[in-house]
Order: sequence, then C-alpha cells, then structure tokens
Amino acid sequence: MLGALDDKAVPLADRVFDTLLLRIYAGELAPGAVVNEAALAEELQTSRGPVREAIRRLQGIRLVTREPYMRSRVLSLSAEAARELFEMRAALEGMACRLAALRMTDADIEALLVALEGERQRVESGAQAVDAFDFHARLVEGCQNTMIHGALCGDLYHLLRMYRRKSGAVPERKEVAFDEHWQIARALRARDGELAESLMRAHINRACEHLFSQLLQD
Amino acid sequence: MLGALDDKAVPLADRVFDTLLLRIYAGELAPGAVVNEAALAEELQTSRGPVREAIRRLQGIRLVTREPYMRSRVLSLSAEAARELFEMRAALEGMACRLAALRMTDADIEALLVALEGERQRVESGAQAVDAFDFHARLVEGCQNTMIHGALCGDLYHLLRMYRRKSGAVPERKEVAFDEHWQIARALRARDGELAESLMRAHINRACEHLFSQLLQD
DNA sequence: TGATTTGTAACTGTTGACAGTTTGCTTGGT
DNA sequence: ACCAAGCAAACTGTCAACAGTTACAAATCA
Repeated sequence: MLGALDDKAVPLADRVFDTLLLRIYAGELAPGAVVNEAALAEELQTSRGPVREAIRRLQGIRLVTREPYMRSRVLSLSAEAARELFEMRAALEGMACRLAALRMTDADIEALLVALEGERQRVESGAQAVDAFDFHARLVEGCQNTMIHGALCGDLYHLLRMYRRKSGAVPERKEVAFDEHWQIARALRARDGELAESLMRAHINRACEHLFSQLLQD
Repeated sequence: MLGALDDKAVPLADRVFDTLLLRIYAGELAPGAVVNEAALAEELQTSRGPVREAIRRLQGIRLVTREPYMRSRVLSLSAEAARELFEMRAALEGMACRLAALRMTDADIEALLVALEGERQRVESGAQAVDAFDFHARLVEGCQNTMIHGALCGDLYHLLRMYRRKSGAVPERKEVAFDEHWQIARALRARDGELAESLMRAHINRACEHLFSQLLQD
C-alpha cells in the first residue's frame, strides 16, 4: 500500500487518444491528412481496436471527419469554421462570465486580481510566455457550470488550439489582452454580470478579428 | 441504376447507436441503469464491437457515464445538471437568436411567422400535439452557424429530452410558449438582435422554472 | 452480529483474422 | 488524347477468442 501510486489502469485506447491529440497539435498530423487505423496501430505497437476507438473519440469532438467506410481526415481549417467557433465561444464564455460575476467568492475574485497583477509584471519585465489563457480557465471554473466548463475547456479548446497554431505563436497582443482582462476582472468585483458578459464578448471578438488578420496573410 | 435506393451501407454500430438512443428515450434503459456490452450484443444479434462503439458514442455526448473498467450507466438526472443544461441552452440559443436576427432572409422570417400563426390555430382548435419545438429548430438553423446548430440539436437536445420525459408529457404551457415565440419572431422581423436574444433567454428561463416546478413534485 | 478477507463470476479491454466497401489504376473503346 | 468499365490493392467494418480488472458473495475472524 506504500509507494504504489501507479495502480491506476489506463486503457490503451486512452493513451492512443492522447498521443493522436498531441500529434495533431504538433502538426505531425496536419489538417487534411488522412488518419489510417492500420498504419497508426503498427506504429504505436497495438492492434487496431484501441486506435479505432481513439479516432472515434476524435471524430466525436469534430477534430477528425467521419463518413462510413471513407478514410477519415484531420479537420481542415476554414475561415468559415473559425467564425463559427468564435461565435460559439462568445456565447458560452460570455455566459460563463455573467454567472461567475454572481457566483465567485470574494476571495476567488481577489485571487484572480492578484494573479493578473503578477502576470502584468511578468509581461512588462521579461515577457516570459506563461499561459495567458489561465485567466479564461479560472473564469470558466468560477461560473460553477460543469457543462459549460466541459464544452469550453474540452471540445472548443482543442479546435481553438488548432487555429492558434496555424496563425503562428501568438504575436504580442498580450498587452492589449491584459487590459481587457483587467476590465473584466473589475466588472466581476463590482458583481456586474451584464457588463462582464459584454466585455468578455468584445474581448473574444477582438481576438477573433486579430486571428483573421493573421489568417488572411496566406 | 434504377430503383437501387438502398445502396448506402449503414454500419451496424450506427444502427445500434440509434436503437440505444431510442431505448433511453423510451425509458427502457432508465437513468442509472447499467449498460452491459455483452448482454446488448446478444439481444441485438451482433458482436460486442458495434455495441461497444455505440456505447462510446453515447458516452461522448454524456448520456452514459464513462470510467475505465467500470460498468457504465445511463446518466441519472439531477436538478443541478438540469440547471446547468438550461444555462448552457440560454447562452447558445440566445446567441443563435441574435445572429438569426441579422442573417435570416426576409422570406424566412415571413415563413416563420406564417408557421407560427398556423400553429396558433391548431392549438386553439384541437390542441393536436405537433412539435412546438419546431420553432426553436428553425431559429437555430437561421443563425447560420453549424457548430451552434450541432450542439443545440445534437448533444443538448438529447439531454433535454430526457428531462422532458421525466417531468411528464409537456403540460399546457403551450399557450404561454406561443406568446413568447410570437414576441421573439417580431423582434426578428424588426432585426433587433439584442432584443431577440434577451427574449429568448427569458423564454428559456421560464421553461426551466416550469420544469423545476414539475420536477420537485416527487 | 458486524467488519474483513478472499475467491469466483461477470464484465471491460485487447487482439488478430475475416468480410464488405471504396479508391485509384489499368484496360479497352471511341 | 479522352472517357468508361472493370480489376486489384488498401482500407474500414465485424467477429470471436483471450487477457486484465472490478464487483459481488460466501467464508472467516473479532
């Protein structure tokens, strides 16, 4: 009973899923590339079963196409799909923000402000790339809705990451983003859900436009 | 080439998925009931493969629990989860409404109003139960966002149906719902996205409260 | 009686072989 | 050269047997 920390049985299919997700993120499985069950199975030293299951999960979250008997491919990114993605994110994260303004504890909001200030200093000094997205994650947790949380930090986040990757490693919108985050945090402290929601929507819209301007430079 | 309409090969897994979904809706697979791969496979005259795949898809849309090596069960309905569901629906359908106000064609809006009027007459005369939800579906299609459409008419709709079923077959909130639908349609015609969104949110909130009042009569 | 252990049965995860469908190339015609 | 039918390779879907893990119940001890 001592030292036995690894007694959790992790199915192969789950590990294959993680592997494939990482490969998609890394661009090894580029958008449009075919996903071959047999080839992956051989490469990953398993049978087709777990690989098939992992692919089906990827299809479930729309990262891979699905059409019976057809080869499935990694989702190819279109400007249209990006627009839809950001509209959905604005809807969900806006609502999350509104709810968070009502439900987060004073202590949580204070902690958020402190973390934000810490990040500002980091950005000003060395510009060390620490996940700025942490702000969004905290907020989404603060809304106390596991369903919205799951959608934003699960499916949608995977898709968003693919677009982020395509448009290069996040240029310095960081300072701007910081100001906008600060405004949102102040709305939270004022418990103004209405304002917090519209600020978050505007924030996401700007991020969307920024992404588009990068994207259209092909 | 003539008469051969059934040359579409539908994988067994897909049909099993539909079957299980129907059984969950019908209450044959009640909330909390264990879902047994082998038993279902024998009953449906297939092997475990397709059944397993269907179950995994149900797990993907959260209708069935998933925990490695543990028996999976049909989702048990809690008031908490219902609250979350309606909050998410309010966020997405509100946004859909706002976008629809900007993007639907005049003809589509006019057709919607006509359909609404037709339904009013039907409700007044015989109260024949024709899917009132058609209004929501049309609206969600009008927003021209396949991602939001997919979420609302897919995953969320399945969950909503389970709660509907639990709280009995929709008592006569229909007349009230009709008025609210009519207000929303007028906002659409006026191209007032802001108003349309807040009306839709209010509409969904009322439906939520109504469901709760039914639900708490256990 | 009540809690703990232990053994067995049932279930989930994995594998490799087989069946059905699509894809793309080759072949033959124009 | 171009297009259509047909063929072969590759891939996806399905199956049944095997391995690993959990759950339940009987047996044991306090």
